[in-house]
Amino acid sequence: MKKTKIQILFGQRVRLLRKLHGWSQESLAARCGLDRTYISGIERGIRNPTLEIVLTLATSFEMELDVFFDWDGFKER
Amino acid sequence: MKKTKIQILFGQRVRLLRKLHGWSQESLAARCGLDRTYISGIERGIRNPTLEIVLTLATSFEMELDVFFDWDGFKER
DNA sequence: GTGTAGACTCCTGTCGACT
DNA sequence: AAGTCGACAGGAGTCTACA
Repeated sequence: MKKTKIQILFGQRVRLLRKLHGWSQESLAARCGLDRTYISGIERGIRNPTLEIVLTLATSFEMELDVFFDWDGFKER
Repeated sequence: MKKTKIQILFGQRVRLLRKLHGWSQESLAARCGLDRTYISGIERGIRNPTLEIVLTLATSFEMELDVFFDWDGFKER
């Protein structure tokens, strides 16, 4: 599987936020209505989620998309 | 084709930014390395682009993702 | 310059199972 | 709890063509 930079960063962002909430991948998946193995793939950077999925995840963290993407990792060159 | 709210808003955002730059769909597609008909579908809200595509488009407008999503349309309930 | 349709490849997203 | 695999349906993204 191909890991692009944005996928890796996105995965790190999801994992960080998930841990901040103290949730397991399973409970996050349940909240989002997504599959646990898919969350796993996202956090490992091997998945390229669609806009719908990105919104679903951000919403589950109760964040607007601009806040979700306002993170240092996304701004490195 | 299914139009979700986020797809419609995303399409409006792309169209707005494209016109602000004075570009045609064709020239935007060329800048992004995407297909013109695909840009058309995105602007009409019938496409659900992946994270990679979202980044590609934001980058073509020389915007970070958080700035791209910092738009009133995305914050309506 | 844009909208739309059809056809195509490849990947997204789901699910079960084992580690 | 999390990683990984295999299999699958449906959809993402490309391309040609016409209005």
